Amino acid sequence: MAGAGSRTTRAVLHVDLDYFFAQCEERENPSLKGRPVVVCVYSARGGDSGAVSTANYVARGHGVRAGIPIALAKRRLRGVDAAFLPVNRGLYEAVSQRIMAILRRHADRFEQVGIDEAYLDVTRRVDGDFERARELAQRIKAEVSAEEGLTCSVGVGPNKLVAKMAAGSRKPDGLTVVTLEKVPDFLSPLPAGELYGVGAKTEKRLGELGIKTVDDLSKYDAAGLIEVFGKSFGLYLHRASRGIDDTPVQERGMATQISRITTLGEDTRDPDAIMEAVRHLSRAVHAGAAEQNLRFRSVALIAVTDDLKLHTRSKALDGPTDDLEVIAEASEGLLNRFLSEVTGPKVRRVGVRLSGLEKGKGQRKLTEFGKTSH
DNA sequence: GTATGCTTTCGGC
DNA sequence: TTACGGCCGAAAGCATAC
Repeated sequence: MAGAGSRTTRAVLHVDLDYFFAQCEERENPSLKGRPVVVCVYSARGGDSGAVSTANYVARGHGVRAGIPIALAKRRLRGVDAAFLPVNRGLYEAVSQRIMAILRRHADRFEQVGIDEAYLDVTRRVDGDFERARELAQRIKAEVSAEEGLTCSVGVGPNKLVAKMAAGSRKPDGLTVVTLEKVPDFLSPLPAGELYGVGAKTEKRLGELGIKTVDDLSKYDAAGLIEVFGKSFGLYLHRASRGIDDTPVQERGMATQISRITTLGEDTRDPDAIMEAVRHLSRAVHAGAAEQNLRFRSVALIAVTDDLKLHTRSKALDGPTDDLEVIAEASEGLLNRFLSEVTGPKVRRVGVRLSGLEKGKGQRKLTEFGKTSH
């Protein structure tokens, strides 16, 4: 075999911690086991105002899902011995960090995605052997269970796309191996909407083209897809439907954006009332950036109106800065601009977002570490 | 015509 | 009967630069 550009099929694992927030709560309080557990984000409006963040599988059996209103979840669990708990992010962060450390030591290359998912490229350590990859996945599940008491679902595949979909195909506590040879069998029968990257909108447009399944999609003319969906997404659909994905497993650097959003005490268009919240959010988001020693090049105002539509207005700054005053000034201007441009609805939620992040003064980039001393 | 950067929206959990 | 969070990353859509 010539050189590092090996022709060996990659072996990639996707690890997904099951119903993560709710499972953390079960671990802290074992008496919750067997009962519906609903982890909620309560807004500042009091009562049951807010939405469900995560529910365990018992609660899901009653139709309770992430994103539904808390009041609706309570209705669906009326007369059932359910637990409604507020989110405890600090707990989940701590559990996540310890589990990610376990996963990392089993990977040639590691990529954490969000708080509860990770990709592991294990090609070298299993020598491209999917049976060994399955054994490794089993060992990882056993370690996470023994050390942290949590279950996870693992997918093994020849790339990230297939590994991710394999993990999703059997939950919770699943282990699904899809070898290169089995990729067509695995993907073809799935509804097109289950392909990673295909949401409700794309599924509908595919349906109008007569494409119902991933198999239909894989047989559709590539040029036709590009015509309908554009070069980038059209090509992605064509390749994904065939289980082709060559994106590498690689460590993610720093965050790309930091935002803070809150629900107002009542829906309003009063600039003073909204500005009070915006000032508070500006300080919060500034603190978030300072904590990671990040500067930013863009400030955005986020507004959710009483029709639950999301709006944003953003401003690119002259250069990177870490100045709170810049955030406060920009967000005030953006709020005024939004209120003059969107004149109908009242504002329900408001937020401030920083993007174009980079390391602050005196910080070397993460990628530069380790390159100087040898 | 393509690359790049900025603004806005979308979707997952 | 209605009900409705707080994040994140990715990508679409557009304007401008080369």
